[in-house]
Amino acid sequence: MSPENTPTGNVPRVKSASISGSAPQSSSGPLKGLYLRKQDLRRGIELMFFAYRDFTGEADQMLSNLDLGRAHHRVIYFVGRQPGMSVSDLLAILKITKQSLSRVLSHLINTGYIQQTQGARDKRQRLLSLTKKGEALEAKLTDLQCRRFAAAYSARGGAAVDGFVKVLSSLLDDEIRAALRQQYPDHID
Amino acid sequence: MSPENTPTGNVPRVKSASISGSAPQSSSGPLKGLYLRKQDLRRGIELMFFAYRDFTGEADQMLSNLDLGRAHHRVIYFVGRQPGMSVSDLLAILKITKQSLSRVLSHLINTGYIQQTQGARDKRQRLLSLTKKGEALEAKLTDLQCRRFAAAYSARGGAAVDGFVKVLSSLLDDEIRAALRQQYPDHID
DNA sequence: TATGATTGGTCAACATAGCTGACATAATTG
DNA sequence: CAATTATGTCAGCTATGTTGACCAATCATA
Repeated sequence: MSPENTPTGNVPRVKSASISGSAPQSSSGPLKGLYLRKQDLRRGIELMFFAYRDFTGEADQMLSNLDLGRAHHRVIYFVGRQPGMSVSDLLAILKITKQSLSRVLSHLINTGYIQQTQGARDKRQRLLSLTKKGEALEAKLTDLQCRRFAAAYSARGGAAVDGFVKVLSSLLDDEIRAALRQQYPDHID
Repeated sequence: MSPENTPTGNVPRVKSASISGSAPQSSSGPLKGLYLRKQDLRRGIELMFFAYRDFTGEADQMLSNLDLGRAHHRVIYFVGRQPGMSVSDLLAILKITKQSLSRVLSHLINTGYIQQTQGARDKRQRLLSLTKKGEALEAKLTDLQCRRFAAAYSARGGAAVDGFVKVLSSLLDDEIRAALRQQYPDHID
């Protein structure tokens, strides 16, 4: 893990920065342009890889003790976030096929983590919610991940959190960013 | 996707913020403590989920056209980053079993993306590097992801990038953070 | 009311990418 | 020489994604 691809002295920039051409702008912000070097972008890529892995690691561990996986976690998380959501809603969030979801969801229903109730307006819908057992698990899992975030946020402060949220938002596909903007009214976007 | 779990007026904080107790500190930074509300932490969780998916999405698409997967991408990326690395090094980074790596690595060698050369000091080692074909693919894939980062970084500016890197670093497990700190001498940690 | 669209589900088969366990070979190291 | 290390391989299992083909209940509307 010692030598880097690009020699230390050489700091090429990426071609299409999508805003200006290749030259960094020179207006506001501290040291603008000094963060578009190839090595800075690669650091971003790697941080995403490692941080995502570590961020999910603890929860994965707890889940595996219950013979559940990350797919079950996602379902539990999003149902817990929005109780009464329909299967369609969940499919739209997860962007997996209903056959994939079915396996996981059936298992969670059979093992008593999630319950379905018929929709009132539309009787075709099966509205999803967590059982007591499901709520307990959701709380434990979300707490694990929230602790990690709380520690990171506390350690770095509000300005850093602001930058974190801004950059992550800009990494999203437009469609997803728009959806999230609605979710969080005081969003930074 | 309309109702949120926690009613809008209610903004409970997480218990262990790992630095102070439950009360937000009041020193530097803008509005300190106003980013540890449960909904802010959940936003972080969700941003990680969606951003990671979108961040890998374009590359996944390109890979699937070549009958390759994300696992192949990781190998190509890290070998490209540090040519001449050993199999052990790669295993340590990826944290998968050698059997898992073997399948992917053999395929990449058989299809001419990666080559192995015997170690000079230690003849047991098979040092890994990209072929011309491998370099071309790595460049295309990394470019895709770098463009996304460059766009996000440019849109948000250096201060945001700084916060982004800081918070992501703090989300890492200690061991990984230490390793990354070595990789990037001007790291923020 | 009859028809077509939507919601949700099922069966079957397949692919990717992780895992464990058991071994094997070659080279290094003490 | 013996133990350890680096790498690879065989066999089988699991989780989670994919297609494609259907089906039933319900809703919306011409």
